Formats: sequence, structure tokens, C-alpha cells
Amino acid sequence: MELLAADPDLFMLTQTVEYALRAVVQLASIAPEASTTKELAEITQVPQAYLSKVLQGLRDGGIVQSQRGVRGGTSLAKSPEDLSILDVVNAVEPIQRIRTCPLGLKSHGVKLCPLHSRLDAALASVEEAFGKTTLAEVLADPNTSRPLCESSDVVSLGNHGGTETRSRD
Amino acid sequence: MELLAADPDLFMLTQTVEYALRAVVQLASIAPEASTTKELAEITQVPQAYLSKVLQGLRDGGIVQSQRGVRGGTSLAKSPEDLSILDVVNAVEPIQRIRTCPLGLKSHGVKLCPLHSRLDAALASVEEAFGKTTLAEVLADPNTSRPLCESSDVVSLGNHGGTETRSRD
DNA sequence: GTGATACTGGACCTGATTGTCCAATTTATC
DNA sequence: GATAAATTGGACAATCAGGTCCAGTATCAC
Repeated sequence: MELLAADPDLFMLTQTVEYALRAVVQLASIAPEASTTKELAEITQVPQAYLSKVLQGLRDGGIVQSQRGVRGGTSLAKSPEDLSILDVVNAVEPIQRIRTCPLGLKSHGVKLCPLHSRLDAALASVEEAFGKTTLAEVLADPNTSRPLCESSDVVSLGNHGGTETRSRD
Repeated sequence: MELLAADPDLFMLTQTVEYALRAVVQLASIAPEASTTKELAEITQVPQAYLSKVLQGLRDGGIVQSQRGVRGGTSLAKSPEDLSILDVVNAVEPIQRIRTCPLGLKSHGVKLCPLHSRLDAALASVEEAFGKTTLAEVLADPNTSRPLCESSDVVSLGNHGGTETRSRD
């Protein structure tokens, strides 16, 4: 069997955050429909068993909701307009701003030293950028190819003939 | 013995990067003098044995240089004006921009999808911010307390009466 | 109600990161 | 040259994120 080499971490983002974002973007693209974990895993290319854990985190964070049983699945808990990238990130792995001196120096309590204030500034800018980008904007982006999908071709990722998502009627 | 709870990771920055930055900033503040690993470890509050590993990485990356033996130690390899935060980060844990689609979709090869292009944009902004901040600037920052040091008080971290750094004459 | 579908949650495995320890080596000083 | 001060590097331990597996439970459809 070929076990595809796990992608290296993306520096800032952990693998888990990357997976969460993929899943949520895909769910947003079919919102308000639901998708099974299996489908999601195939499309987003995330290990299915692990994706289910990630989805649990997203559910606990109020990003998605899920339905058990036959014709069940996971769907967005809010509309794509009301969910930011930051919301998703914070649900699975909160961005921790640097609020107190990591060395525990008392006098740095309020005012961070030049080093840490700069590091925190970087965190802040990322936080802001993520905070003001909604999933709807990501989906509507006209400049680039469709999220997670082959640009002009049909997706074909191993689930032959069963790709359509289900709707709850 | 009191083993202080290891600081949690700072989201973007790994522990190792944080340690590397602390060490380099301290070295910059005494440049071009050298410091022993023991001294550095006390001031930066990094486990000494691990700090020596981090310093090895910095040395391999050309950020610092070290001198063995009596009166040896580690010093900056360049002047603080010529070292950016990014240089330090890249030496121990390079920022990896997202250049190709993490899902391996061929058609995304050149143009990232809306999701990943936004993530990469965040990386880019951090990279830029780090890239244009030199260690000299960090040290010269008038707005905040001194890096790694108690603001108005003298440092006193357990090395009684042997804090002065050595110069090679 | 029976069976198939699908999420849930706990136990477990694995590899990478973090951290420790020690023997070897280099170097200044006396 | 002997000694002490330091870095160097390898082996090893601990912790955690990433990932797997499976039994349990909820739900729909017939």
C-alpha cells in the first residue's frame, strides 16, 4: 500500500487547522446541505478517522452541526457569511496572543518587551486578516480556482458514482 | 524541586523558535561579546542542554559563531543591524510558504485556491514583518521594556556574582 | 422492530518535538 | 604539559500532535 507522505506542517498552521479549514470550506460550498464524513474525507483528502475527530472539535466550537444515523452527516451551523476563517481556527486551535511575558518577568506584565511585542504584532495581523475573511468571501473569490476542487475538471477522487451530496427533505 | 510548567506553544511559533529568538536577542544586546551557554540559559530561561542544541542550529545557519574551551562561548556572527528576525526564524525552522496546492490537485499548481492563497497571504505578511525587523531595531525600541530583562531592575537569575560577560582580548 | 447507515467517544499506536545526560574534544591559563 | 572551562555530538527519555480502530448509539427506511 502506498501511504502518501504526510504533508509537512505549514509553519503557522498545524495540520489539524488545515484539515478543519478544508472541511469547513467544502461544507460551505454545499451549504446548507450536509455531507457524510466519508464524502468529506475523500474530497478534502483528510484521513477519515482523523477528520471525524476534527469535526468533533468544530461541532463543540459551534461551527458545524451533525446528524446521526441514516442520511445523517455534518453541515455548517451558520451561513458562510457569518463564519470567518478565524472562527474556524479558534474552534480547533485558538490563536493565543502573547499577553504576558513568556519569561515570567514581572515588570513585563503589561508592556511586552520589544521582541515579544513584535511577535504578538504578527499574531495580531494574522488574527485580523483571518477575522475579516468570511467563508462566503473565500467561495466567491473570482481570481482563483475553486477551493479544493480541480479548476475546470470534475472531481474524481476515488468515490466512483456516489459523489452527490444528500439533502434532508 | 519546582519544575516550572513549560510555556505552551505560541500558536505560530514553536518553542524552539521562541528559544532561538530569546538567545539571539540576548546575544545582540551584548554584541560583539560572547556568552557561555550557561549564562545564556539562565538569562533567557531556556533549559541549558536544549539551548545548546538550538545554538547548534543557529550556528549551522550562520547566525552565531562559537568558540570552544576556556573563555569560549557563543556570539553573533553578524552585527545586529544585519540580522533580521526572519533570519533567525529561518535558521531554526524555515517559514514555508504555500507554493503548491496541499491537496495535490494538479490544476492548482500555479494558482492556489482561494483558501490557500489567503493562508499564504498571511504567511507572507508575517514573513515580511519579520524580514524587515532587525535585531538592532528590536534593541533600540524606545517604547517598551528591555528585551528579556526586568525593566528597571537588575537581572538576578541565580548566577550570583558572575554575570558579567567576557571579552576576548 | 429489524437492519443499514452514520456519528460518538474511548483506547491505542506512532512519529516528531522537546528535553536530558554524558563522553569526547577543543582551548586558555598556569 | 596539566588542568579547568566550554562547546560538540550522540544516545536516550518524555511528551504531544497526528492518526487508527472499534464498540456503542442514534436515526432512517422498510
